[in-house]
Amino acid sequence: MALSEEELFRAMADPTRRRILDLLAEHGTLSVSELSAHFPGLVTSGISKHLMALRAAGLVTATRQGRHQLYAIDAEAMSRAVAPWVARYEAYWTGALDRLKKAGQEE
Amino acid sequence: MALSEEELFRAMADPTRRRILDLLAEHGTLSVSELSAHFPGLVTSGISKHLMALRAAGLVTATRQGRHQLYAIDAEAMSRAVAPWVARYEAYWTGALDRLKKAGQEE
DNA sequence: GCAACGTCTTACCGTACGGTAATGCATTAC
DNA sequence: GTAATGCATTACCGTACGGTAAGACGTTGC
Repeated sequence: MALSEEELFRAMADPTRRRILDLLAEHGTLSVSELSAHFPGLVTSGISKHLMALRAAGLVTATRQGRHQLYAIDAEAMSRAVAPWVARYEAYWTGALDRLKKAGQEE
Repeated sequence: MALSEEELFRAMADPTRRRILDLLAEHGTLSVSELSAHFPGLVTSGISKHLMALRAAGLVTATRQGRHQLYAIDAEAMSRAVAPWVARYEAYWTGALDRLKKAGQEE
């Protein structure tokens, strides 16, 4: 469940998967067919494949409910994976801003 | 220079490109050959290709100095692209935590 | 029981992408 | 001038990946 940076960015690389995560973030929990309804250009099995990938990467969790499979974002795992990366670059950004100001261009 | 979310995540998808960005974040400015030295398993032209990709995506800037090409992170463009995405999911994470604390099932 | 449904799985196909090798093009060194 | 350096570009190759189609599997409903 480590959800390495590698897995995170590989999972986020595809626009369909990002859209799925957005939908899950918005609705909290959705079944495969509900998600599928938001992708008219794609077949259900394709969505299922993406979900399996997200699940393998550890970004989402799945709970069976009858014949439906309910997916939701694993918020904890995701934030754990994102946080260090954001922190690393935030440090750089502020540093870069300082350097810019020092360099003579103040805004 | 918009650096869409799509371009951002496509650029971040490759581990070599992420490593390049890390190195640039750490050293501020590096030439192609200096960067290349950090990738013993790769040929220089490969690094150059990755740099061109990062440049096309708008994550780095390049300035020629003699026969060296100096690359640096375009911190402003990068933070502009990352910020909305981080904000969107940060909102979700805190929301998810609240929902967890409530532990209520009405929704 | 059986049929419909929801999802997963397994081929399979096309394409996009990371990698190398070779060449070209400036710029610096001699 | 010529040679060497640093980088970009092009062509090419292998593979990984997103997509579909078809079938398997469990579940619900009759």
